[in-house]
Amino acid sequence: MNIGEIAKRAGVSRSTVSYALSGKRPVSEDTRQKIQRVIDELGYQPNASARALANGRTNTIGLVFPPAGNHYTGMQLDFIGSVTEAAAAYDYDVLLSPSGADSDRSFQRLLGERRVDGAILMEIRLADDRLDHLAAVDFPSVAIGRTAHPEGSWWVGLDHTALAAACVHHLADLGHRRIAFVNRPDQLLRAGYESAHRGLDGFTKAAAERGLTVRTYCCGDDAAAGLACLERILHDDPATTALVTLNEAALGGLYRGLAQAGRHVPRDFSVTGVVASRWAETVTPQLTAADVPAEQMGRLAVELLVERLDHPDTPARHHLLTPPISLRASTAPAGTTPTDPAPDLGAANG
Amino acid sequence: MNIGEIAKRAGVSRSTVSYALSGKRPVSEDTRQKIQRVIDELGYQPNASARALANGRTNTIGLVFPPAGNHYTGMQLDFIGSVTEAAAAYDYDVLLSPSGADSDRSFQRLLGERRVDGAILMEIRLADDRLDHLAAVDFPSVAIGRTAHPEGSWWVGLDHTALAAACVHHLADLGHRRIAFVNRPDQLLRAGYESAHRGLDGFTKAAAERGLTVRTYCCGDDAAAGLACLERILHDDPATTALVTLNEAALGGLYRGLAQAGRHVPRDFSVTGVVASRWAETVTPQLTAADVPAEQMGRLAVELLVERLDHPDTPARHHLLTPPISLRASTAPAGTTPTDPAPDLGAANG
DNA sequence: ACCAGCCGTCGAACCGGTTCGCGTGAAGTG
DNA sequence: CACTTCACGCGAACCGGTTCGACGGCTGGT
Repeated sequence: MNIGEIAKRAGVSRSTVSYALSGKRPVSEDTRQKIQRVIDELGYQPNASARALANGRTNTIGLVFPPAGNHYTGMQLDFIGSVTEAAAAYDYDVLLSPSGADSDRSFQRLLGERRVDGAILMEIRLADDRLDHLAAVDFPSVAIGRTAHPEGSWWVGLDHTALAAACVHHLADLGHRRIAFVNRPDQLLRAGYESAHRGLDGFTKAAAERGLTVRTYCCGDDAAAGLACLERILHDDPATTALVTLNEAALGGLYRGLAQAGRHVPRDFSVTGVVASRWAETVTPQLTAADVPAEQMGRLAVELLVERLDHPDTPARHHLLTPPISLRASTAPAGTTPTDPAPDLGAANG
Repeated sequence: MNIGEIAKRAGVSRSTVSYALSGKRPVSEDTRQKIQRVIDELGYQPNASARALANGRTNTIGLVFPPAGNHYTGMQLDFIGSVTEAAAAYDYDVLLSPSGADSDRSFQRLLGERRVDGAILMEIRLADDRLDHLAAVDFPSVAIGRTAHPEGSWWVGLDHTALAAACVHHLADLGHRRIAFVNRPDQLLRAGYESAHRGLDGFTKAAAERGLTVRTYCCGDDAAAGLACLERILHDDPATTALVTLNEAALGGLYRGLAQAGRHVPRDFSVTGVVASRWAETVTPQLTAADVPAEQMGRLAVELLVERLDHPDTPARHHLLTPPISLRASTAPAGTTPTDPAPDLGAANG
């Protein structure tokens, strides 16, 4: 069932079949129909590898994410979904870059073996050697996130600095004076993850601006770590009345810790941060937060990449998003007096 | 930077370079080193499309999931992650099947254009025309889930019937007599999704066996739907004291509904079901549930597929998993008297 | 010294498409 | 009627690998 077989049965040459399908040269209506009939009858579809070899394009884009740990956060996975859907709309398939221990190897595979026409990268670091490499070899790619010096490159990102600052201002406006920051895990911060760094920066600067007393924490990406982190926060400064978090996976644990400590949200303690709305709406009370528009970001990344592939000489473009804070139910004005931790059974049902 | 260039610079023929790389014929140590030096120097990597064309294998597997709705559940996404990692271990890349409205088209693309060597399918229905088609053309594939008649095919699945029954028995043993079942959305049940059907079956039969009074509900895949569903449950039968759910995305909403109704979990109301542990541990109190071993299932699916690809004549194999119920904190013996809904602020902080 | 046998290498064909240049027959024109 | 023009279709080359058959040179046995 290859093009030669079609040609034979239609009584024409292989090239004529090719032209009939691509329309790159005129073919008479007669032969076109004859060919089409044979194709329909045999259910012929051209072989993707052969086509890719011949015209140098695979019609596939790579989606690259490093092993951020053993498990995926909700945000990463939302990106995967939205990128796949958006790519399908442009007739591109999506190849996932294996996230094994040696991510470099799989990365090299995508590029070196020319499995993909372009790439979308997630989990960007401030200094990202993958992006440096891509820029050096002029490989079409779009980053979800931005490096320390994103000038002249293609990306779609969230303004974590502004978002974290907005959270601080929101809490400060409500009268909170002692607040904590719950960041992503320590190793990600050390590795230079941009969201962790920019978020921390925005938090710290805004807090200084408002004269707040703050502590910052790194926290593992799961509920147990969130619980432990919250215990540390209250241990270090029991007068803390609010927190800002970038860590959606820890959110459930943070809430549980507050419940166990007898702090009612939002009466005794306010919680906010930067979190995908799906998660923000899952916890009770629902989280007041800047919603990460993962779907939109994935779609924009694909649009940028497709544009770059179609018009190789277009100057670099980007999208910096600053979604507003969605007011839900997890923040409230700071109480005038610190609440006593009351071991009330009802409140412990957090 | 193709094999001809390498051959020229190394002063040998293209075939010699190929044999030096593949080892399929002996090559003298001298020329091997000479070739290797050139390759290292130029950073040569063979073109994947050309290789795929020549030897008929793409070293890629397809991961196929239909548009179950506009958003992905946590479980689907866990599968994607684990399949990708497991595939990488076997040197396979993973191509995501676009989940656009016309999933058939993208499905045909993967197969007809021979983009992948095999496929892993998710979101299986009891009568699944995709699997029928794959079986008809003898295309190597493994299903995550099983049809009504899985004999002679390759799959890894969860025994939803047994799991739902185990949940019922667990609740019955605790003395609950009136319980509700919260299923996946209505349209998925109608479409014949196997987890929804088998789970419902297992629940219904076990409940009949134990002489329980039950009601069953379908519920949308998000927190708002979970909240609404719980309100209906308590409206339909206020004496309900427990529920079983397959719907992890609705879990947060169910909890919120219970809190708003003043039902303390687990004192007044027990909750259990079949849910990935990541989610079970996120809610407070943590959910007593049969943990969906998504990572293990993804890995097993890849192992089966690789075996099928390597040994085309192996008879069909499968794995039916029945993870035990993890006892956490969301179930308790039924109270001797129905609890009065008490509009206590503390309890409302669910 | 001669031939068998083996090792290492080469050239050519092939995988299944795309594309370029050319030939051929029919139509159009003076 | 001879000549250009054009539409259509064909054959061959190419994309970058893999693989098969053959061949030259070296070794070893007699």
